[in-house]
Amino acid sequence: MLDRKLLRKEPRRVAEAARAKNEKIDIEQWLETDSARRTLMLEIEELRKQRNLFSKAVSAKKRSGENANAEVTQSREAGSRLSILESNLNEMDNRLYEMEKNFPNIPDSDVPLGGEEKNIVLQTWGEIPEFDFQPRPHWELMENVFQPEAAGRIAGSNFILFRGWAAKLQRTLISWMLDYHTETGMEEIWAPFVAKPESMTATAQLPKMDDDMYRIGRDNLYLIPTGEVPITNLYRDQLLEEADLPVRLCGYTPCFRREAGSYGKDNRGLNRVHQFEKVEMVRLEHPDRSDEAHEELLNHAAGMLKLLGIPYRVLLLASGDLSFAAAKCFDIEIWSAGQNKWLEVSSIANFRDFQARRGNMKYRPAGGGKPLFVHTLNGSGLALPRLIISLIENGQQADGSIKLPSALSERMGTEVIR
RNA sequence: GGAGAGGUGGCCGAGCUGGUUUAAGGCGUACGCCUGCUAAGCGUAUGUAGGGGAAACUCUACCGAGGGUUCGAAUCCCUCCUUCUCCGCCA
Repeated sequence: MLDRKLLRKEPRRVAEAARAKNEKIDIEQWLETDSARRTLMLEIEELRKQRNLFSKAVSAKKRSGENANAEVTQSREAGSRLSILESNLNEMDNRLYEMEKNFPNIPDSDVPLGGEEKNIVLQTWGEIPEFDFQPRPHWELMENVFQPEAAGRIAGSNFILFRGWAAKLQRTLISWMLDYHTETGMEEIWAPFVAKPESMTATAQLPKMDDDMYRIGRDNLYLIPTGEVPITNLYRDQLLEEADLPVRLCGYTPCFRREAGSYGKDNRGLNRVHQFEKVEMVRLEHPDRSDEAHEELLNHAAGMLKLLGIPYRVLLLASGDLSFAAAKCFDIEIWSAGQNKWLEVSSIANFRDFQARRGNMKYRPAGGGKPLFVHTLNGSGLALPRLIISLIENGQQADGSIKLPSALSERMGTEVIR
């Protein structure tokens, strides 16, 4: 949610920001409604004031045993007029809220304008592996342990099923990543894998992503599309002390995505599936320090790839590639040797106070004073399927065996998977 | 799923036989006083949102959410959400 004061003061900036994100918004209609609402508000407050005065007079007269019929009549008249005006106000409030829910966050000034092609490669790390044989894609290397047909029989197409070493590798990676995070002081969270509409609205999956989520209609719940939802919502409607900041959290969750309309697009193997596992990092930060925190989360996530020896690059996303709620976002992409391309494995975003406004997440400044909105950030650390793709394809050897990085070999109980 | 009891300001907690409650009191917090420092003590201030004003200030709303009764609702009625206790079912 954007600040109403900002909407009034700089409507053009808001409109341009929406255009930069390819969102259509009608700021003119909002401005008209808002100004009509304020006019109405003045009238209502004046009327309420009068009614309260009459009402008090009734009270005083009755106490002293006088007749209060005149005041009762006047108060009743004000009241009946009020109920009409109040229902108008109510309707205007709803209209404004519905509009505001659909206004995207404003990109930071250092975010390049334009679509995907304007993304900037900020850094690249590691050597793209060379092979003296033709490297194979992961679905060939995992033939015995990755069974999409079985998953299809159980749940439908584009779900996945691992068995044997693939299942163990996934579990090992989740555990290894959580340890990596908690060693730096993040608190590990285990949260629900479903969330209510209010929670989805707070982190801004709703209203825009409604079609991309699985909904449990009978209970009015959604399966979470990312751990960001339950972990960030841990602090919805909460008031923190400044000394509590930053709040540094991490947690494992599965992520459910309908991927409506993306069939046949890069969805072979593990590239794009309806349920995948992910470890997420979430941070609530003082507004003055969210930029540093953003860099820190990026470097922290990238640190895992260094330990695993996976070549990666970091993109600064252009405005058109930014999500609805993000002000600025880094994507980390890792190399897939069997498909010869980069795969997005982490999105690390700063939402500034956008989610905090929707979810009413505040902190009280150290010297006292009015509560202020926190800044929220999050980033994958990391998404499992693509990480597994990269480990397997990059570590493959001529005989089809897979060499594991030393960071994992002890936990997996072997240096080479055969 | 059944029965019962709750949901009040950052927290705890009174009010709930409708009108001096503009929500008591406590804790916490801030500032001041006092003590050689600390603790304790004393005093003052301190909810959120929106509107008006240059400003001290002032007005309106908000007691889980929404509706209703009434001149007037934290207080009465209805619906829903949610927490707890007991019972049932179940991993």
